[in-house]
Amino acid sequence: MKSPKRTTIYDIAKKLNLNASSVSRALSNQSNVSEATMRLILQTAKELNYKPNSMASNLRKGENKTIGVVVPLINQNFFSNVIAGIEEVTYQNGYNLVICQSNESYEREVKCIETLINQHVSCIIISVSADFKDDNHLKNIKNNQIQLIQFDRVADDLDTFKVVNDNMQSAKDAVLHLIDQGYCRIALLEGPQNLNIFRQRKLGYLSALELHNMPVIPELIIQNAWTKELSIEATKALLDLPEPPDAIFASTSDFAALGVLEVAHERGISVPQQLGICGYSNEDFTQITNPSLTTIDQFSNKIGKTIADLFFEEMNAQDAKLDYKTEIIKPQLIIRGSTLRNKL
Amino acid sequence: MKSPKRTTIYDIAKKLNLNASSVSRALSNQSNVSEATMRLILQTAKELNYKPNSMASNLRKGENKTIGVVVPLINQNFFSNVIAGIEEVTYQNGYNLVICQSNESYEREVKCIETLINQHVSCIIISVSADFKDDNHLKNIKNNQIQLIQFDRVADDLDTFKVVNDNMQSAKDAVLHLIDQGYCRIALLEGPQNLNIFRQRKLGYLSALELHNMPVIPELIIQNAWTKELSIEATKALLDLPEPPDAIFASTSDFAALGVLEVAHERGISVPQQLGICGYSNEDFTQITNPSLTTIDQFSNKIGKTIADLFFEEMNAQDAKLDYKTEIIKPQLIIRGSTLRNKL
DNA sequence: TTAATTTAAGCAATCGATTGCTAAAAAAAT
DNA sequence: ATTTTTTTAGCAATCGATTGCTTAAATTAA
Repeated sequence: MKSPKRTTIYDIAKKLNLNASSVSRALSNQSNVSEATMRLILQTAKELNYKPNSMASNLRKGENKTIGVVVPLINQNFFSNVIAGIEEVTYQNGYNLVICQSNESYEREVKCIETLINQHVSCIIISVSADFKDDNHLKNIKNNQIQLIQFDRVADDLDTFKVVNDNMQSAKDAVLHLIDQGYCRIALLEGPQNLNIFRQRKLGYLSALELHNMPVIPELIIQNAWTKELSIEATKALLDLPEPPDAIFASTSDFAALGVLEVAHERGISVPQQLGICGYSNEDFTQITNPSLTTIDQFSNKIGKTIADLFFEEMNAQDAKLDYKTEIIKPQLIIRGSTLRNKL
Repeated sequence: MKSPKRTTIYDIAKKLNLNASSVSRALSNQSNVSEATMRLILQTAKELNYKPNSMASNLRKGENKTIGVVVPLINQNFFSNVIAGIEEVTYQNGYNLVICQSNESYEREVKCIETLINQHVSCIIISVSADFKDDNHLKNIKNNQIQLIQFDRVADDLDTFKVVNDNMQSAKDAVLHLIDQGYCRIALLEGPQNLNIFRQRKLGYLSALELHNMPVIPELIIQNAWTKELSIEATKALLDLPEPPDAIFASTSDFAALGVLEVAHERGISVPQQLGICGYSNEDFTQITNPSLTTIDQFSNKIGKTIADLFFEEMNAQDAKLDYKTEIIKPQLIIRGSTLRNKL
């Protein structure tokens, strides 16, 4: 790649018999340049197809207008929506996004963060992998004077900005709705308990049961049923119980809920009459299943925007002594056919 | 943000009474350092929590191990899958991704590219916005010695690497399949014709009709029906025709196809008996509509990997005189219930 | 016309890492 | 013991843009 070298301010300066500093000032529109030379410089810059070298500029200024984002999987609806939300705001503010995916691997997450630190990004936005082990790598971010914002899947005990859903409340709402519809043996498909979101959803489930003095039945709680495949297995096992559930709350995802629905169809179990199903995330497809799926909207795009807003707000705060707030985006229960066995 | 300054190689050097150059060599594992000092340096680097400053390194080395990606919308299934594919490969090779979304705006696309050029990225991967006007900004990339790879929505007449689907063939396959199923008034929902992919899909449609000596009926070709909403409108208009179509090929997207399906349901038109529907993209939801939707799989993830492979292959080519190839990923027609009116 | 003030432009150091070249030290060869 | 070779480490320039400081030029005031 022996390139013919790009034009620098020195090239412009030389051509005009000026000093590079004047060129620099002219290009950054500062005051100490006469209007005449200013015009000259701008013009030759265009002629020579000059592009500022942000590496040099960033190095000198010690700032880097980029923000790193680390998510488990880029192509998961929730995450790509969050990213889109972030991008919308950061773009407006002249910031760029460097995106990494951890692929649900802790190792890889650590490496991603390492790279982002080396790049001197202004901020790292992260939702941790399912393989979450400890938060040393996150602490490392703070040790390097980089702003850290966690979202969705957060390390609870680390003191940082956080933007999260109220998973506990939404899960509780969902289960209360199921109870309200007369379901009384409600199963829970739960996700990896090392992730706070799944712990909280479980708490919401338990709390709803408690509120109605309903017993917690251990065999109705299935661990690690967070893909469609695992969910199908789990559902089969549940339905094979001597006393099968009359509702399944797939707290892990809509994909899991879809798995439940498929098994129900296979076995000729009517939804919502014989079995209520509730998912999580409000994926596009949930409106067009038959029946459509009750689920929970997380307002992923809003989460993204909130994250970005938080960053810029904090950046511009002169005091910068605001405490690390946790922004809570309230998710919303979307009631659809799969749980509506009484008319409202 | 007055940070306490991060450790540099000078800090390490000073602490050990060494010269920065030795530290540099030690850290990059070069030969001219004795094993003893090497160990010392590595150790104090760790102690002082040293992180290399890639801005400085990149500036000096004149290389930047990042690749810019510009897509219309990050959170569109197709694109996020392509990105995920790219990321997988680039990560393996120690490259980072800077992601920008043009939001289907030409203006914004231009700005994104500007920024990426300034950052001296090694490569820009782009799928142009629907608002595509001209390719000056793309030429600019090449003028700045940055590798350019176009995918999916490409500027045809610009000589660059391209990774595309064979849209013409796949559309033709789809329409041939419809004809094979006995549909004889096949409507086309077409996308913005300034994008090559939509032009090609239309050509495929026309070519299939021609092959069977079927007339092209202008009122069955609806322009710009590429969102679900526009598609619903278009479908209503089509069905209101004195001689309505007996099949609709939503060449723009599965969302458009979904719109068609909804209108059909509303009007009590049976699918596939009275109306055949074919979408494009093989979105997740197409398997679970009722009936499930015939569509075309684009192998988005593979597109991403192919793009990245192409880049690294080209990078490592000593000659670098390979012509600009166009890699064609063959899409696949996925036949489902919405078009199957004869048993196979 | 001369002094005081403002404006324009140059000088040189800096950001942090890299690298060709040189000097010093250690090891090997004579 | 001396010379030659090899290792090890330092020096200084470089990447491109920025910026505090100084000097020169131009403008205004006296």
